[in-house]
Amino acid sequence: MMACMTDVSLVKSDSILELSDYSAVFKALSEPVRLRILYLILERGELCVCDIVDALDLSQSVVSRHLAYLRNSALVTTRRDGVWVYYQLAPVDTFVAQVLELFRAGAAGASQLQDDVAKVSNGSGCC
Amino acid sequence: MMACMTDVSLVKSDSILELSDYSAVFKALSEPVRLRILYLILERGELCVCDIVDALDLSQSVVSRHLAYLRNSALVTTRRDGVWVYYQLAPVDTFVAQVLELFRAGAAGASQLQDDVAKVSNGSGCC
DNA sequence: TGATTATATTTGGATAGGCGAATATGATGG
DNA sequence: CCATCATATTCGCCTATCCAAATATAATCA
Repeated sequence: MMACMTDVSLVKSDSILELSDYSAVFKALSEPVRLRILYLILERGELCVCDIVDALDLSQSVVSRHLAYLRNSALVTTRRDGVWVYYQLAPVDTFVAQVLELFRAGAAGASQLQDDVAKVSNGSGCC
Repeated sequence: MMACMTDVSLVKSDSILELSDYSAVFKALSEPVRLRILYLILERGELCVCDIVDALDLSQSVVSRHLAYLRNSALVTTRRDGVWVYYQLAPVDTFVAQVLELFRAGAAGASQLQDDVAKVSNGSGCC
């Protein structure tokens, strides 16, 4: 199995998070590609993998690996519809939700993220 | 020079943070030892290195390396008083301040962090 | 079934960054 | 100046994780 070495399973519930949970969440957020993916999902809600690949202009392999990392970190969940797989924000712990909201609000000014959102909005119609 | 490969210089001001700034901040927060150190400083304010070493019960080398990482990430600053070096929170960007506050409030229930604070409060009187 | 499309995973090579042990630096005091 | 204490850095080793390329899986349709 691939997966990050720091799979988080407690993030979903609102039980007390331990130190390792906090570090795991921050680690998931410590990668630029993953932040770009999360920002897209925060702004647009559910998104298909192909939409994300097109918006980020990265290889399918790279995007898929980072999506897997986010899945294993319990930050996103997936839904399959035929050939397509849609990613959306998972039901996260209050702490995680607050951090993500801070990021969404604060990072709105980052040019890279603005560009990504603009591209996904155009919609290449892959799905 | 040692230092993390992702030195952040923009965290101090309130200019627009770019994507790499966000990932660098989260990366600095992605390590349990660094979170323990930050939590101590958030709870107790300025602390001497020897106090931190005693509270965390880790080798001086490990603590010093993580302190250097936090310094290079512009999350903490230092003040020397004779032989002792005191670490305190740096003047950080609003976003960073908010994330740290969320962590401080949310992580108060983590047993490891509670233990650390209890130990630093006893004060080994090293400085 | 076989081809095609969307997505996921594996492999291999490079690098970041963790630790312990040892060493270096910097301040102080005899 | 030399010894000592507090702190910082370097070195060697090891693991996690990044990427690109290739391959595997899963669904759909002819």
